[in-house]
Amino acid sequence: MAGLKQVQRQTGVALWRQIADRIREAISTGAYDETGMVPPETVLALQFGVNRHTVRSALAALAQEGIVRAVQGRGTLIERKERLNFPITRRTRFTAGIGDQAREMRGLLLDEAKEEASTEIAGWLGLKQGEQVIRLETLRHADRRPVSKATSWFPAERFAGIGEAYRRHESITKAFAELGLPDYVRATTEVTAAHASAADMADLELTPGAILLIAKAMNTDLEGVPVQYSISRFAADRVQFTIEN
Amino acid sequence: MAGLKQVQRQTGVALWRQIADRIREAISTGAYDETGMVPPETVLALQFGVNRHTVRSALAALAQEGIVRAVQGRGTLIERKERLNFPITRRTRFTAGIGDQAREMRGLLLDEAKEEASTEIAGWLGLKQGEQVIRLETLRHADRRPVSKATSWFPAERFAGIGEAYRRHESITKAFAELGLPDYVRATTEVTAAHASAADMADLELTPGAILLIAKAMNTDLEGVPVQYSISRFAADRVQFTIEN
DNA sequence: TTAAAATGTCTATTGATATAGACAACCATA
DNA sequence: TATGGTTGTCTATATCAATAGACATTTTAA
Repeated sequence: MAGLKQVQRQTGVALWRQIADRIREAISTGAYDETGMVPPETVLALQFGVNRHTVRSALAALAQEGIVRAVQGRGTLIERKERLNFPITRRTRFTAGIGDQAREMRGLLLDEAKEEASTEIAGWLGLKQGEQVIRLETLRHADRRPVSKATSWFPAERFAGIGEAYRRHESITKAFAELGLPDYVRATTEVTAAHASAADMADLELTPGAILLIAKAMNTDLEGVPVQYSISRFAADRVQFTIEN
Repeated sequence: MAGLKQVQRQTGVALWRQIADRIREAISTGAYDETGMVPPETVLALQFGVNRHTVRSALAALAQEGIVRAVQGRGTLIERKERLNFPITRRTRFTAGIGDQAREMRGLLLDEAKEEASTEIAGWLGLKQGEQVIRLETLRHADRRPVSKATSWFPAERFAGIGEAYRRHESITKAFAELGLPDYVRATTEVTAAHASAADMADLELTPGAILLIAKAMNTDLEGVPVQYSISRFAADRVQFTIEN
């Protein structure tokens, strides 16, 4: 494992949090796979150029996330290091995409509302501003760990009852099928990253300062008519996107 | 503009930094386009549920980044709000992709080295571990603002002298052309997000706590032989990726 | 010219963050 | 069973982050 560089003394983000982020990243890239343990606190303190107590705060945060477990006398064991891969293709589907990497997939409907399309949403869905759309707020789990939270909009007229269908099937694909749309394709995806809002942080069980990968996607039916626009927020330390060209 | 939610009181990331992130995001999505100004400090303090001094710290950080400029007696003006779009397709090229959105593009070669391929790099480039590869460390600017920093690996035998070629042309595409590879395609792209390291933070002129969009990409020639593997780090608040399917 | 609205500056206080040192408790193993 | 290496806990101190209040300075507009 290449030596982790010293952290920069800076303001706004606590040192222990920066160090926690570095260690989490090192774990997920397999830097400590040989031993299955994080280096001793004193070694980490030396590497990062900080006091041992600061390292302890970082490790405590990682333990809180369930990533490591400290055992007195032995060391700090790595509990979890996986990162789910989320392929983005023309046939992108959340459940199928993650499904082969996790045993149990769940989709929870947090909120449902019928509302007037904003300029932006109307543009994406090919509607006029003010036309009715259905908005779904969904939270998706893989093996009981929250992976992403999404806000989706659908043309209200065509997909009346999609909230109820999603609640039953826990899948957009199946909800579409029930409403007479057997197949659809991903038209465009925009990817950005940002800090998590308080609400997303709570739902995704993220710790302060966590990063979101944000995918704004538009799906169409096979004729190219928009059927869904969605903004999905993924916990950045739990997933990666893959784009195959 | 929809009311920004109150920030959560939490540890590890300073309140003023969270607020700075929110305001930056609001600016880049055009929330304040009507006035071209950020709301008054007292209003923001009320919206976020914090003291006015805390908001001032946030605005000071944004001013430091050149995003806003405070004028006593008038208010806080928005200076910059653009976000560059970076399309990821089979024909992804940095210079051409960003080129039509910025007037001046520059590519700076920070470092060049010949080294033995690690297991990971060898795997991506279809080489044996330990075979020679050339590593380039490059920094790319759009209109004098640093946009991304990339580490690229090339098979050393086939692309001897690519560092010098890049230094002259400031473009991977042109360097490839000079070395007898007129065309190439993007095979796969993996996208993740993470906090910036100290070195990346300095080169990309980022402020503490900033987020990186990380694209790990493999390019091949038209026969499908790998010619480049690269890890590009983008300042997340300056770019977005677009995937067209 | 005046008043309102906005940013700039100062003092003071409290709690979180970071460093420092010392030692206890526990584990593996020689 | 003794020893070295490791995590756990405690005390102490200095600095940063956040709140609070008061007032100065500047701009805009009535």
